[in-house]
Amino acid sequence: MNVMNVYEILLNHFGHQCWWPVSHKFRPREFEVCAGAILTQNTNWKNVEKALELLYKNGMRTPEKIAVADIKKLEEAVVPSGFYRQKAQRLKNFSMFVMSFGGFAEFAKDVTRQDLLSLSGLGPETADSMLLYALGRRVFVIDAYTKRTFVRLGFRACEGYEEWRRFFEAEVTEDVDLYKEFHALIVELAKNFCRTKPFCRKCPLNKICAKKI
DNA sequence: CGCCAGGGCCATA
DNA sequence: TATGGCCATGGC
Repeated sequence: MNVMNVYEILLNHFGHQCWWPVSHKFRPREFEVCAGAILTQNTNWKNVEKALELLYKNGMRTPEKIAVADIKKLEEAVVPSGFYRQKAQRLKNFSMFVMSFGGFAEFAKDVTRQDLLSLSGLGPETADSMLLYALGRRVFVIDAYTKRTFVRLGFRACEGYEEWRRFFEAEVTEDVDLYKEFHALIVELAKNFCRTKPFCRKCPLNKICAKKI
């Protein structure tokens, strides 16, 4: 059993996910991915969709607009996604950073992982989600589901985020599209079957599961 | 009703 | 450097 076997099982069971989901109401489209990555921190995606819709309705649909938006208006729009004061500030800081490159296209071309991690409110998972799904960089996104799933399957637990990421990037040698698909499939697995409980019988990974945790 | 979500920061020890 | 508290709303 290796990492790619797990991928095959998930793909066969759930099919292609074609992440990241976007409403196409923001410009550029990739900016919506970045905004969603911030808004979904420890938050259900349904709530994120409400916040995105409010941002759009209130004229904040580009990094240009959000960078100069009134913080109170921003907070109001982002309320449904929770942690609304933090997230309004993070969204604004991020947008200002994007504009410091001259625009989103220049940002996308030149920004580094270290740049993103240096921003307040962008941790490794949020940064890597942006890098992979908005900027098309080949980085493996690690989240709580990823760790939990693979520890359950009997893989040895890594020390921290960076070690997990290097592990997966060494095991998965395929291209960026497969990286996108893999993380999406892990989230889909968690949504359907196994958030905090052990794998149930209907879970596609139950047969190969080594640990009942 | 209680649990928890596609985290991250900061204060303590 | 490692935990723990905190941020906050809405779905289920």
